[in-house]
Amino acid sequence: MTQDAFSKTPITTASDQVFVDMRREIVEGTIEQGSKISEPELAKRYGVSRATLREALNRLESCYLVERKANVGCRVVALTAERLIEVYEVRSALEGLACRLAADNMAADEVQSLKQLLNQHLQTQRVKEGESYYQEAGDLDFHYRIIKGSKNDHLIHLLSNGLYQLIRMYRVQMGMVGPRVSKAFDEHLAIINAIESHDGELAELLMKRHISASQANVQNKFDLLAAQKSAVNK
Amino acid sequence: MTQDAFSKTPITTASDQVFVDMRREIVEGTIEQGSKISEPELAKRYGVSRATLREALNRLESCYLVERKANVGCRVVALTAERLIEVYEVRSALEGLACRLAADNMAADEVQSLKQLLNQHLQTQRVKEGESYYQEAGDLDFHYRIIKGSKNDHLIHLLSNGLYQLIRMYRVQMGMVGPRVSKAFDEHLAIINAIESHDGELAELLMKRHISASQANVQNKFDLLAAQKSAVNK
DNA sequence: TTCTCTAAGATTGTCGACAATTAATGACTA
DNA sequence: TAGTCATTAATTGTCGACAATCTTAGAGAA
Repeated sequence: MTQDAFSKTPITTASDQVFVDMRREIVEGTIEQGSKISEPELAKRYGVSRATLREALNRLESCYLVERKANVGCRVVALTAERLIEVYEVRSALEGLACRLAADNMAADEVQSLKQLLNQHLQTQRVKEGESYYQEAGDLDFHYRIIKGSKNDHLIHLLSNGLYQLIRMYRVQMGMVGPRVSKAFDEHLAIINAIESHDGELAELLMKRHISASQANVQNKFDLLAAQKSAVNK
Repeated sequence: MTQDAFSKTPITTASDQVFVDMRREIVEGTIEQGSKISEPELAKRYGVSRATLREALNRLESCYLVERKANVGCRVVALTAERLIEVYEVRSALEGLACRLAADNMAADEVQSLKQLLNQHLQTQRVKEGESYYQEAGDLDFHYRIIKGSKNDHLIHLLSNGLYQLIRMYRVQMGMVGPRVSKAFDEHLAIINAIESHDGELAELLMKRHISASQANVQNKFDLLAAQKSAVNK
């Protein structure tokens, strides 16, 4: 049976499948951000009944990808600079915590495996310098492993099933590429070193800084877009 | 129209009502922690169809009060010492953040109003020394106001709609009373003073400590219960 | 023209019934 | 007696239809 690549839970029911499919389409922008969702239309498109679709919508709502109003309907969440700040403030606090916990709770072999993953990223990075691979799968995988290393199930769920899709959405649709790639690598290295020496306080600090830098990066993109827009409007 | 006392959103649909009712029953223990939920039975009890009930269950799941397994069903979350630690770790990080933000973003009149509330609590406390009022409505109200003062909507939603009911559940069902009442008051006072002087760093630290103390309190209760149990089993 | 109100249309909320899956019962075998 | 398998019962997942609500279009009045 297939399983969800993020929550690692098996996909059994039809609404599971619709949920995963819609999530991908929303994160990748196939279903446009801010757009209204028509239940009858989407139900037809996915070949399921409205009840099944609504089940999926409920779950999308609980990971912040759609917003509902009673008797009005669903909207895909809109990406705004304000919301980006809010989400990253929360992310920083939670992943900072995860990192501190990981410094205590991550098993030695998990740490080794993560270091290996980093080396692998380095290779890949050299080959496709500046491309988005690292920022996508690679970077996320790094963060995922640390989150998992916290061994705090509630935290893991909150981040993996809750916040991460929204963060991914910002990064995918804002098109994160460029010179931050190599800098991010160094930051990852410093973090894993702090974890390896069980220095939770340092690991937390470094992770928070890493995330701040990442935020500034997305923020820049927003500013650029805003500048473009105001130039066009002249 | 009535409205939800916690999320402040209006209760319009039938599933809204069922959600709020069930939430209260679960938090207060009327619906027993860890127990299995029968959809047909509860639907009959609340006088709604299964579809409506399932809508409510979905929402209860997203605030961590029930857990679902595909083709198996729902269970009310079980209160365990391990989970308590996990939840409080997350809570500490998030409310610490809220407190730091509140030091920057809370309006002067909001601060004044909160100080007034504290005074009011002091009066009440004197009257019903040792009773659970303070720990319930009062303490929660204090925390709510600070969370709201963070002005971070995502954080506010995450705490008010997400984590807080679960925390309430632990506190209500573990029966929080006793000598911590007056100590908690002093801690609250110190926190609001830090916020008033816009010292975010201090406010965050104090809040985290305050929450740690609160956790230790619930933890004690767990240990006591465990000791009782093992004594009975002899 | 602009605003208000009304009526039609479309969308969401809710229901009861059926299909698919899981859990419980009991017969059968070792 | 204990364990395994098949059958039955109960529960969850899914569907299509109806009811309640909101939105839109258009007529009429100021």
